[in-house]
Amino acid sequence: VKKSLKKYSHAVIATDVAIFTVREGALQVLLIKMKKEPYRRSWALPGGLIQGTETADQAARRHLGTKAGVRKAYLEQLYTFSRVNRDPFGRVVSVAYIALIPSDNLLLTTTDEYADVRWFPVADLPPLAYDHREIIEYAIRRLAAKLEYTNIASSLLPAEFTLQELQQIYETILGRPLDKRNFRKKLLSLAILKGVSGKKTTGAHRPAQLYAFVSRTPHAVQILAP
Amino acid sequence: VKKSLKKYSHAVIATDVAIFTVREGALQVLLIKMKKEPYRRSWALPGGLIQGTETADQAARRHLGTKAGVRKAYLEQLYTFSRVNRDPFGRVVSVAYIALIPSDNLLLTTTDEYADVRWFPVADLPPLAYDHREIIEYAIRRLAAKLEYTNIASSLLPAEFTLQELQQIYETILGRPLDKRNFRKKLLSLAILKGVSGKKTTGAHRPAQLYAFVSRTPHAVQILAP
DNA sequence: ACAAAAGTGTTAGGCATACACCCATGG
DNA sequence: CCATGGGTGTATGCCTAACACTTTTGT
Repeated sequence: VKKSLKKYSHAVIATDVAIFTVREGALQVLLIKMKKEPYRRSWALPGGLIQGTETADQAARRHLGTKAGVRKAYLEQLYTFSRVNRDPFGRVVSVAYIALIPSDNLLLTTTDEYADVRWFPVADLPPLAYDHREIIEYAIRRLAAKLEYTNIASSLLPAEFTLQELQQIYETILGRPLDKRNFRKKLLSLAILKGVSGKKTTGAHRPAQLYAFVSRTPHAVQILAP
Repeated sequence: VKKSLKKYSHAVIATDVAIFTVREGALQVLLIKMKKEPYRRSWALPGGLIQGTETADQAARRHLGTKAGVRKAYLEQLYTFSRVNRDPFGRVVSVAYIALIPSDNLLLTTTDEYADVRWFPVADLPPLAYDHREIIEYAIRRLAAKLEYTNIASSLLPAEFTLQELQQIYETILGRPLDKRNFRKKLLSLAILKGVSGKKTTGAHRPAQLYAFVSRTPHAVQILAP
């Protein structure tokens, strides 16, 4: 039965993953340095081919681990990019993904396979291979939109965090300042956070109460006004 | 150069299109009847393979014409489905699309290639081939969500329409009644509609004013409250 | 004591919601 | 003249947005 498909033109299916975190007050994306021409000078999203025995999701998760050293992450399919000449090596259709990790997971990023793995602020990207700039720009738009109506920010924070840190996630990705009092009022009224015992002291000032998400399972919540 | 990809496992890439319209007070989807086993008794979304020289978008639009006889339609990529055994004939990854057409375009649906092409209310679907039920359910969720924050309803209506017809699109897809006065107030306040000369008479009662969308280009507008 | 971030409440205005009657037409 | 859907306005409550001072800590 499988034979019947052989006669059709086959393309190669790959997956590319835009891995984001927020650190140093900026939204950053993880890139790996290309070794081969014609992209020797370029950086690229981690990714690779989808094998015959795995789904696109599984392939994305596999490349997340082997190419970027990231084990646990929020992962969501973004869009499928299929421009005919997007890859100079041949016809490659790419199923792109967004991954989010908390900034305290950052240590795991170097692997044997790729010496050059680095975070770049999305406002200051190097030359990118393929259509990866387009993918990143699309991913940022999706991320900003989802921030407003889901609890997706939980995937960018450690288990316990301060309200200030949560607010900074929003301000960084949305690119606008938010009123502290209104932000706290709104977030606390949604009952998606719970206070946990303990405070975080960061300098010569009052320590901040720690909070946690009641559920870190992604789901829709109207967090900011339209 | 192209040779270098030959060694990798190749999958076949297809596209499936969920074509929707609203008629007879119901959201309906266009299905075609399968001829081959093991899906002889089943209906399926129109679709087919993506060729080496076309993007997924182009393939979707091509199949829209050849398989379903639909020429002009709103078209949007939905999601890529990649379960390993979703197609019994072999590894086929499908890039699924949503298409929307106005209910006055309905005549074009029969083609030579497929005798059996029919609209089905989404509440009453026949047995479906592959994972097409899953695709349709996902498409409906996306459609309902986009109705609330875009002008996508314009793609389901003829150029000129009454406010009642517009409201029915919303009520049908969202599955809940809307207050007539509030709906009109809101839609007219958004300045996305313009009144056009002429009225539509449909029975023994006052004729309804005709309206048109100022722009039928899809874009975001907050139409209903969160 | 001072610098620096944490934490807290009120007010005004806009928007969504709820709700009932008159209008124009065909039969 | 009656049945049918088209068309309209107001009042209430909620939520958003704007805004400034006190508290707690380290140095």
